[in-house]
Amino acid sequence: MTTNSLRPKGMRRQPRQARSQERVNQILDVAEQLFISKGYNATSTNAIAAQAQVPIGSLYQFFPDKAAILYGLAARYNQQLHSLLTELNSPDGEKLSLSKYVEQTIDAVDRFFTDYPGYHAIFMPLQSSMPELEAIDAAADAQLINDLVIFFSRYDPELAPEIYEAIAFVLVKTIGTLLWTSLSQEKVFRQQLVQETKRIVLSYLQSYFPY
Amino acid sequence: MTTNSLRPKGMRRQPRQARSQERVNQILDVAEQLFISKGYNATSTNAIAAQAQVPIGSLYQFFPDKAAILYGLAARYNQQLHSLLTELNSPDGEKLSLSKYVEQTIDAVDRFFTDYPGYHAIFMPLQSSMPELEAIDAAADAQLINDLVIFFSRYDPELAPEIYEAIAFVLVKTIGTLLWTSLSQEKVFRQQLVQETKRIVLSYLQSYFPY
Amino acid sequence: MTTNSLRPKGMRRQPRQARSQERVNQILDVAEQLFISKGYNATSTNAIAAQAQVPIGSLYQFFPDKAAILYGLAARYNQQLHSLLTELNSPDGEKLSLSKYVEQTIDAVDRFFTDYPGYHAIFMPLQSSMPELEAIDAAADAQLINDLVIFFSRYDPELAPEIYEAIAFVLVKTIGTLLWTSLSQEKVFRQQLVQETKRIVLSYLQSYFPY
Amino acid sequence: MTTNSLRPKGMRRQPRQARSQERVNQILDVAEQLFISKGYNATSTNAIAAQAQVPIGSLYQFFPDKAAILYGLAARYNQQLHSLLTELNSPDGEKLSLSKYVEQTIDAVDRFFTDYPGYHAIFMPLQSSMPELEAIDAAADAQLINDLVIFFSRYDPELAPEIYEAIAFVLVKTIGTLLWTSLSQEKVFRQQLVQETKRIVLSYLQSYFPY
DNA sequence: TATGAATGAGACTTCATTCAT
DNA sequence: GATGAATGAAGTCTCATTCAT
Repeated sequence: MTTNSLRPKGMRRQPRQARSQERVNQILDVAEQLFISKGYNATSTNAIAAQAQVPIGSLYQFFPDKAAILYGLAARYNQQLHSLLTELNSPDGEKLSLSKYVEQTIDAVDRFFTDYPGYHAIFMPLQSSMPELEAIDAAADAQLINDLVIFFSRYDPELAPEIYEAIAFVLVKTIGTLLWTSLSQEKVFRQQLVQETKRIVLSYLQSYFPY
Repeated sequence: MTTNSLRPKGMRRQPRQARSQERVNQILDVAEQLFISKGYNATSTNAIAAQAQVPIGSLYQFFPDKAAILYGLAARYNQQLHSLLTELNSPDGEKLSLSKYVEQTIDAVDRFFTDYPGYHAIFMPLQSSMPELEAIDAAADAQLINDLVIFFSRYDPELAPEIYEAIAFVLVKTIGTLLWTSLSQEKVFRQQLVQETKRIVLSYLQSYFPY
Repeated sequence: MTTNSLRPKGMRRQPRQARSQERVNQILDVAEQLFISKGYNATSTNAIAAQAQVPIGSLYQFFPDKAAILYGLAARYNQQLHSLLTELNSPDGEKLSLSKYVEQTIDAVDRFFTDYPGYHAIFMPLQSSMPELEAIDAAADAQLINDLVIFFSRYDPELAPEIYEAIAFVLVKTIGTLLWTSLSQEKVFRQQLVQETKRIVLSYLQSYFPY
Repeated sequence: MTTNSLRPKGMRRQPRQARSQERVNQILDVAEQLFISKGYNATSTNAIAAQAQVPIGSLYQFFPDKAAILYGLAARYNQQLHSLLTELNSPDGEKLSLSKYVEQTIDAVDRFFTDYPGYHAIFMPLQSSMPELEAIDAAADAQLINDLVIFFSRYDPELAPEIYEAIAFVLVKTIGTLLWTSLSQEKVFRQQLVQETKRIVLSYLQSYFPY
């Protein structure tokens, strides 16, 4: 995959591409931590640079803006979540039952949120703390919505496409919110909420696909 | 000039408190506008004071903190939404059917969000852009959740209270998110989303109260 | 002149007006020094504030911009030079001979430049080092040009006004440049240049007013 | 590809020097534009390199310093103006009349300023925006002054050399300032100023050479 | 009590120059 | 020689909050 993967012998180690990527990720990781713990605005670019052990000048070579770091984070999350769901949705063989699908998907998303607590933690605030960046969030969900639309139209090709769009939208927002807010709840209640999430989603879907 | 200027004679009643309240509301109104349009962080207390035509020093007499303005806004919203729902939930006589109730409630909340676009716009950011303030948000929803718990336990006193809690939580979050995000959608899709919100909520509730 | 000049007894000293003016002048004085010695761009607002013993925040309360400091300086110079020339030009009684007038004016301007070495030193660079500020300079000279136009039209009301405008423009620029560049010359040559300035100005004027 | 690619055979002549000169000129051209439009300080070496399509590293091989670019520009201008004037001053045969000479010279300089608007635009700012560079400017004018001194001593060898020096100084500064400031005036006034420049110069010279 | 000038830490970002490749 | 990613000191300006009047 790297430009150098075919290099005959030298193997001088990835010249810059890789080192850059390393730094970008370093920055993104640190930024993620800080954004979550102190909030976007309270996190200074200098703090990110310092903690990532990257000179501030370099940081600004990769990211023109503080906001660009957020975009970068967004892109990384989206990619991760998207591949998670894609993987889940293409079980080459048999069709899953609706309830199995819901069960699996919600568990997967729940795990994702647990593993990447920054996902919503970082995106929700954007929506109105930084009005100029709303687009990011929309784009993020758009991908997921699209994934779901594809799933549904494969699952039951009979409904009108607009319906799928609305259903997918509802699901993405609902699941996102419920699982995310569940994270900050006490363990027992949290688990109950995950169950309820499955329930609300399933009953909603069954109202459309009652077989 | 004051609201009290015509008061009979004695009993001076706080000429100041009235003026104060006026100013507090003035500040809150302006802050609401600015928080929505520029975001919480990008809005300076000086800007709020200036636009509200209140000396900055006075602002700090009413609100110890910039954050306190947010609290004030929160309190005002909660009170409004709470009375809206309370009103709706106490139809002195007959029990509404579940679907009627859902219909009415969601329409009411939808109207509320339309009328007070700041509600979510201001609360979501709190969640992690200002970690120290998460409590507000929780408190805000807590009130609503409580309202719902009361409603359900009246509606069907047979389930375990913890269940009501979970259901109410799920509903508050789901309705809140869906109706709020619907606000930024194109008209047709927006209306469709309101319908879908009713549908998901109703199918969820019917899975608990299937009569 | 001060708001308080008539105050009965208290004599509490000028509350803020004066203190502000004091600080503004302090800032202007320091800025003048630094602009001359290090150049406009190499002078930082922090350095100005520090050396003027004014908190940087206060500096920005008086001057919205670094550039505004330059404007302030400009205004101060203009006022000074303008009153110098006005004073000279209104010899209530008799008309001066042209040569006397030239002699006096140039000596006065020469003295002014010697006393306020910042005048040109600061304005010339503006012209293209900071394209967006050219206006200042134009405005500065405009005042002087106007003073001269008035003088000439009084001196000989027969020529067309446009001519006066052009003559005044030429004189202001010529005298300004020659006397200013003379400042950096060796003493003897410098004095010679002052003489030559008188000569070029006088021969030019005599070509218009040959009596 | 190089200018030399068609050269007969041997005698490789600097394939590099040619390319270098090309790049140096490229850099100088771009720098000129940027210095004029944004000012010296606001123009970054990186911007110059980028716009000149020359790697920043290469730029620093030709010019040790940002200031060196200015020197380079100065040198180029001086050479151009100097040859312009030299050409004019060596009218192989006959002596021009003073008025013809003034007329011709000023028209030539005027054209030069029109064609190379950077000349003064770039040099004036140097004078005190970058005190350490004043020398350039002095040197620039020195050449011109010298040209004039030679002209005058040929024209009328009777006066003392110091006088020529002073006259030349006055002329260079006066013409320079007047023609340059005329550039930013409205067309009609501008033309009038050119006429006035001729007039002031001529009346000054006639006071010395009244034949 | 009411006011608003004053404060200064600290935020984001730029850029001349170097040097490993 | 040629290249351009890397560096980090330093610059301008903001703003929540205080406190003397």
